[in-house]
Amino acid sequence: MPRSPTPRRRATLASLAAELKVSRTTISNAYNRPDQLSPELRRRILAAAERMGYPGPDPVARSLRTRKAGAVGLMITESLNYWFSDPAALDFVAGLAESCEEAGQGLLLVSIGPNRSVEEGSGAVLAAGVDGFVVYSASDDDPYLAVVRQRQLPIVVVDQPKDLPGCSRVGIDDRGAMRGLAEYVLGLGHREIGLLTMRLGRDWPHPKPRPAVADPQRVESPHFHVQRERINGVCDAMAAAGLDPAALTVVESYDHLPTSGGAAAEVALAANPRITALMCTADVLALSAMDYLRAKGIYVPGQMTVTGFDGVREALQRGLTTVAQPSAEKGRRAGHLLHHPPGSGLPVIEVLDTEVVRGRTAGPPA
Amino acid sequence: MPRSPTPRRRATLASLAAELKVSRTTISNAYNRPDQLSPELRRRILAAAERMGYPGPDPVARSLRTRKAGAVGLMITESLNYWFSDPAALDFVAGLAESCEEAGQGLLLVSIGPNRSVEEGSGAVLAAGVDGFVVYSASDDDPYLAVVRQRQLPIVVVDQPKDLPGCSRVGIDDRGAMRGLAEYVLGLGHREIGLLTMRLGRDWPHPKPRPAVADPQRVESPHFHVQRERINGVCDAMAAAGLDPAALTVVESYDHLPTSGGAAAEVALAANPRITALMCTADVLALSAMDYLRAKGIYVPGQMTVTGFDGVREALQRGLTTVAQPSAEKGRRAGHLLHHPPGSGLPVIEVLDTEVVRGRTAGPPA
DNA sequence: GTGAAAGCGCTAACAC
DNA sequence: GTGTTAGCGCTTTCAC
Repeated sequence: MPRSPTPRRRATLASLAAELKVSRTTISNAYNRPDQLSPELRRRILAAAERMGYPGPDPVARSLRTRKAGAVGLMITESLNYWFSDPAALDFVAGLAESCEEAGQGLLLVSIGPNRSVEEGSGAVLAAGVDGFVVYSASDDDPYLAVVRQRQLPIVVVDQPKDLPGCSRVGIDDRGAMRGLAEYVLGLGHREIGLLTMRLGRDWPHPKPRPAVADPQRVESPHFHVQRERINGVCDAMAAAGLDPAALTVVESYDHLPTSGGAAAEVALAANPRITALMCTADVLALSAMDYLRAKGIYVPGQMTVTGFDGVREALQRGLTTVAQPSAEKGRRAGHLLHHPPGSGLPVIEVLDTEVVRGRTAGPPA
Repeated sequence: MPRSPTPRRRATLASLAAELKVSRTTISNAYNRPDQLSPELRRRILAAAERMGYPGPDPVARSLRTRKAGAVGLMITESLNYWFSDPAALDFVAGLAESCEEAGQGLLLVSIGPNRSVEEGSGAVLAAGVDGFVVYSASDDDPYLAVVRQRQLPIVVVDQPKDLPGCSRVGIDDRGAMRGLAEYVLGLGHREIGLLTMRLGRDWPHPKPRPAVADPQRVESPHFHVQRERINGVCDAMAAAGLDPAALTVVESYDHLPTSGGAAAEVALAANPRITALMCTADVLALSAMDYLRAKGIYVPGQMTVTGFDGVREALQRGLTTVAQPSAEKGRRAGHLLHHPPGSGLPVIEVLDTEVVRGRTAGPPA
């Protein structure tokens, strides 16, 4: 079999046109507007393309001309480990990917781990050939936020930051949802509660990367308002029940490993041995805490109540008492907002529903 | 605070140059080669850019000029559900993403579910602004294979198809790995084995989308050779043990749901009640089969041996006897091959190591 | 149904 | 250090 002729210089639309002695428009039409030329001519063109090894119109050149990249970017400013170990984040990506697929668009993962310099990271954001960006759960002071905004492309924020001028957002009522769950836990009779949360800020005010008790001031630090809102939800419920929210033991986890929740639980229980309920701001933390408690021989819910947040599959399977939020739907909505921007041109805030799931991990205090 | 002036027409490098009465090269240099101009001038340029709302060099135009897109594409021709519910696939993506991040490149997910027409799908592949493609575990007759190849970009294949001319590949010795596991199972004394596998071809030769026994001819169908190789690995072990490989009950699962393995197990046990060991070509199938057996009151490994393949986290946690393969490393290698192509220009085949993990789910037959 | 001309926004040679 | 000149490969009026 003869090898197809591989010209030095790659074939372009223009070279094809020259070869066939037709105009470039005609070639372009053969690919983009089949109805604009005779089927016969089109066939001839496509055959010649094949013969000359012309791969079809260059997507980049087309993008430049049409001002459409055909893809949306997803900024990932946390470490990839974080992302790929949080089922809720993955569900979100799945939903977003689904929406992109439906719209025939690509999804460009722009990931900039903490090991990259801000310069490198900015380069990646600036280099992304996309028509818009999704920002997922970024801290208010994320240095890359300014960079995406600089691009002057449509942005859809998911969860946080809460107020990015001109940007649509999809999220949930974190505070209300957590309050609902806390009311349930308080209703069971718990008074000493440990609250296990993800990192509250990009910085880490302790010498070691281990979980640590967060003082009220740290809790009020504005950087990851989703975590703060969930904490506030618990405080709301406590205040409503006549309890002092200051009694809450908040433990913040530095990283996001499968064992982080357990480590945080240990710190919480050491800080306040009278705790009878561990409320976590993420299912992954709660599941890990449960593993830790089991290893310690502490029975759940008999000796310790544990709750989560997210409603990921594993949590529901294991009967975790938690708040279920529609992570995949968030992704779909975010994609939709980018692919079909609201006619008004005005930013939209979509708040999705959540549901308290009464599982088998919460009971009356021992 | 005054709003920044938002000109009708978006600022471009040229308009900035005109405004500042310098050449476009100088502006370009201010962004790309800071050492090529005086810091003072650069500062002035950047300030003017800020003032005029110039977002920096357009990535698409730059790509056209430099012939570099700064991203690699990942073709996803299975349904997204499939991808996001298989931890092994996710580990792979995580590894690939890691490698992209390291190289400062983007990762473009080009997903074309089974619900898209081939035309739509081809459009997506043809429209991807990337410097190369990763093809992950595609069937030999995947219609999009021809489309990616048409792009004439570097391609790295992961797992399958096995022979894509001119393309590097990273994979494992599926047959040998599975043979090793089967030898262990046979060594325990099992003689009647059920083999649960993913779909063997893109087509589905049965009326209903339920698991079904695959006849030898179907097993030999060439489309997903990874599955076939793993099956052959078991056959090898059986033949070496003096058993007739034809006695193997192969059940093929149509879809990839959390319950698929259980459904397949049911079909296998119905087809051959004497089965004492269920070997699965993926951990997700095995875990689901275990759930099914538990629900049926069949004790593992006392009454039934179950094995998997992949070595995903949940499987290891649950003590599944399986073959561990380095999924994330596959992703990293694939990315590396794309970002740092071998000097020779010749395609490379990388075969990574696997390991039989003797867990707690295999024992002597009852 | 087909073609000519204009230009998307940028960077790379090369000259000054 | 800075400017001039040429495109990268394509699509899009608009005229024929």
